[in-house]
Amino acid sequence: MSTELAKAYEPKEVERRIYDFWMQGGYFHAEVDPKKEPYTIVIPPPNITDQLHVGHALCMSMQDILIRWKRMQGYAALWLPGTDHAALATEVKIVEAMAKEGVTKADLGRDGFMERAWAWNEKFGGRIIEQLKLLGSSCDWDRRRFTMDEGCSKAVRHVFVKLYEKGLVYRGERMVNWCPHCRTALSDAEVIFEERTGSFWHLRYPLADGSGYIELATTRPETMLGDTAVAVHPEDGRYKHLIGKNVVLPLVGKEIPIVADEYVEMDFGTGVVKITPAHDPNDFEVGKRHGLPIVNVMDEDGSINENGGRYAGMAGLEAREQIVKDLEAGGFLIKTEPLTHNVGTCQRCHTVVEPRISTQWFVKMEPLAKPAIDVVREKKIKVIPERMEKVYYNWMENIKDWCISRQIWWGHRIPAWYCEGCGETIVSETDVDACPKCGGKRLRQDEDTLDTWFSSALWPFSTLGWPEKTEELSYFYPTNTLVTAYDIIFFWVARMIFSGLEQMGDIPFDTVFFHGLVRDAQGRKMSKSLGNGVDPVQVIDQYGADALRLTLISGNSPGNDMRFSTEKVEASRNFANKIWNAARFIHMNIDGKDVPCQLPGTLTLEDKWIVSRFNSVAKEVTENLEKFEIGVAVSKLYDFLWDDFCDWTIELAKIRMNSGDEADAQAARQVLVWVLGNTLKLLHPFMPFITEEIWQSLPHEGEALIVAPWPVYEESLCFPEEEAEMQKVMELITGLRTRRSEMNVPPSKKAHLYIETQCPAAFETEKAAIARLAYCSGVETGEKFDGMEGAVTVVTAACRGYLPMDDLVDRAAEVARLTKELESAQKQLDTVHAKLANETFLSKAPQKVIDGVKANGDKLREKVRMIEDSLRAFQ
RNA sequence: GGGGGCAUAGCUCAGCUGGUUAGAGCACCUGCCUUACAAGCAGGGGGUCAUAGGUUCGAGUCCUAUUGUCCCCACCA
Repeated sequence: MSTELAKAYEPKEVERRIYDFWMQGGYFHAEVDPKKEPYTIVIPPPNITDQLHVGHALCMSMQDILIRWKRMQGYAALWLPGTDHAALATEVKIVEAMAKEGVTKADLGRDGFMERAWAWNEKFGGRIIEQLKLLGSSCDWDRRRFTMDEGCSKAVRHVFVKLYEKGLVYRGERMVNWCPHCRTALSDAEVIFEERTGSFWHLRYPLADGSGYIELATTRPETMLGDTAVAVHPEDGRYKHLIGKNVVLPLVGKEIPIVADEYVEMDFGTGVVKITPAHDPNDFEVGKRHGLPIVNVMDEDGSINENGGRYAGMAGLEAREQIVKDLEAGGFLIKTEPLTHNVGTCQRCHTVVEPRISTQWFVKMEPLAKPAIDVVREKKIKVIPERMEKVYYNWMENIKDWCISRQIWWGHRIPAWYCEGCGETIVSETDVDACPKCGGKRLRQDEDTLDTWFSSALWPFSTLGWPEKTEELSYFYPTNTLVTAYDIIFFWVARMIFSGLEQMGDIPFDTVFFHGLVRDAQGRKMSKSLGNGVDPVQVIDQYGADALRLTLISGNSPGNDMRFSTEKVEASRNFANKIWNAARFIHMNIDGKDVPCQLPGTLTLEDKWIVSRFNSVAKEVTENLEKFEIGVAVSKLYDFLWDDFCDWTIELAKIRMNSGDEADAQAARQVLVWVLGNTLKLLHPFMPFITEEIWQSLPHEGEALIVAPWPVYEESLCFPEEEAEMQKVMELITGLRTRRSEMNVPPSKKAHLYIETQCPAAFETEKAAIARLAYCSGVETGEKFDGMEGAVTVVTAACRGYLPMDDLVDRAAEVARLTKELESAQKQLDTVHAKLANETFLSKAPQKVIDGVKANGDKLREKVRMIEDSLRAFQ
């Protein structure tokens, strides 16, 4: 970089070059190193179907910030990347793609389909990884993993077998959520409830003894074919006498009983519920309690099966229509009314889920949940923000067994075999070719695959080589920080916790850091149907990765959603440009000169001020990062760089660099180089590209910013008195500028400045700065100046400044202004007095606060005195 | 039905364990091409911190209630 370069920062070329530089330097790679402390983050593996969206961009930026920061602090910082096979999500996509070619799964067969799926992974699995690189992600790509690679698959089988042997994985016939479109079972977490408007059909079932009818209502009339009872509340006076009697099931003609069950709500509908144990989880429970038969009337695609008599073979909706028509014809339909209610839908295809009884594999959750709750309760795992703990407890404490088998092909095939000879079930880590019980060779492997989250749950250790005892595993596990959005707390976070505890005997990470969702500028969720999604790749292309990252983290606080707008990106881009130009300015002044990146031997007042400010910022930013206050951290750097460094330090340095005093000019250059160089270190995790680029171009020590040591707070760089002194000068300059601006005096119109003060040192030292920054032709300090009546007056807590510009002064306006200022200062002084007169305040408030109030009082008193003085002069 | 978030300037949001005069970006107004940056510089206006109580020497911050709004979980046959 040199002064010849463009006035505006152009990220594109820089980013490509810098990323290559990092890759070639091998800086992202973390090795087991006993001399270092490990710091580990495992990536939430993106699905192989994913393309980068802003949610990823936020999540990855956060992780990259933490990893880069820790790396600079000297940790063996490992950010372990990879991708997720995303079983059902991917299979749905592949099937969709096949449908366009007119090919079905059945056409290909299992092996043919798998071939296609692996090809898909080959083709698209790497796409998102390339996009992560555009963001600047400093992942250890040498360690990239995939949930279906050999190692992860081995871990999956190992866990399955272990849990089976412990009785924590079992197979059984249960009521599960069934997606008729995907034709597979789903876990509870994969069912999304959506509000839909449907109909509420009121029916009448005739009593078997011919004494009348009982009325009930249903939203799913087609399930009546599988009714095996009608239920009423035991205390319901309307129906008490009917309990135990039978009704005749319309269209089917068989008799079913009227049972009493407290599950029925008397106030809802007619207070009568038809009981279909095979197709409703509540009815299933009622059926169990009353020993009712279970009649399954539906096939796996939702159509009516052979138990449905003449309706057999009809598709769900078609059957519904026909049955309603027939009920009406038979006089069994009383009325139909609209009803909006929540229905469960498939997370992947949004088809209405049918509760269905089938044989599936489950993980027994209760014994696993208990220790997983404890580690959070005991703060062995810290949750940020803390409130998310409640969400976690609530789920874990009410957890049901986890249905893990899926009737799809893309995924880890369940390692269970059934002997066709003796019926034995064999669960084994290695493939089985003979029945250990009967020796039979006719074995059939379970057709099903595992829920995709079964393998993700093992991610923090399977990626480190488990179940092998690798040195990576013992060094990097437990990992440190898990960064993810709060919407996958159940799917993933909870399952990693109990899996880590069960398999490793230890927590998978010590901290979970939840970030919020990225919404559009109106606060809506980004979605394909709304078309309001933002393509981060395009944003990077247009504004740069640093600008995108800064946008996503500024003003962002843990767990809170944020809005994304191009205005924000522009503001971030402007900041990048600001840094770029600050660097350009410094180059203008140091190129061709020998400027070391150390501080000069003696520091001026203004040097000490900026160095001391930097020192506190380094401390604060570090503390903020430790508390995961990333948004706060970056805003401090933003303010420091823009306000303190650019608006003051650079402006002040201009004076010295043009003063002709070469020693002073050189000192000023060194301070600029030192402060900017070190600030770039602090800013690097947030905006890695531009900081590396500039740092490389400036005098520096070390080969790369990415591995430069993180600045630490140093007592020797702390100058509180000079900070306060400089503050006085700055306050005067600002005051003068304000006065001039209010009076519309152009900078070209200069005046001599007289500063009345009891503490002239700082003003004396900074005379030149005051003159230049406040547009004065000359500056004098003294205890008292005569003949200033009618001069433009600026009063600060430390001094009074006079600009004799008689011709410009509107005396009446000046009196009004001073009066207003006096009122305000007096009001503030009154509150201070009131406080100091308050006995309880003096006795109860900490000394520090009291001292602060007193000091403020002194300042205000002086200010009031000076304003009064000036007012007198005017009158 | 259960739980939680949010409510601060016109807009989008910060504000850590309660402590001197509540901040930023954008927008707006005024004046500036001051030899890094007009994607900029120097100023300015604008907030009874949702409402009502309470705790406290002191509340945007803690407690209670209310209103509005968003979300999560459970799920209505």
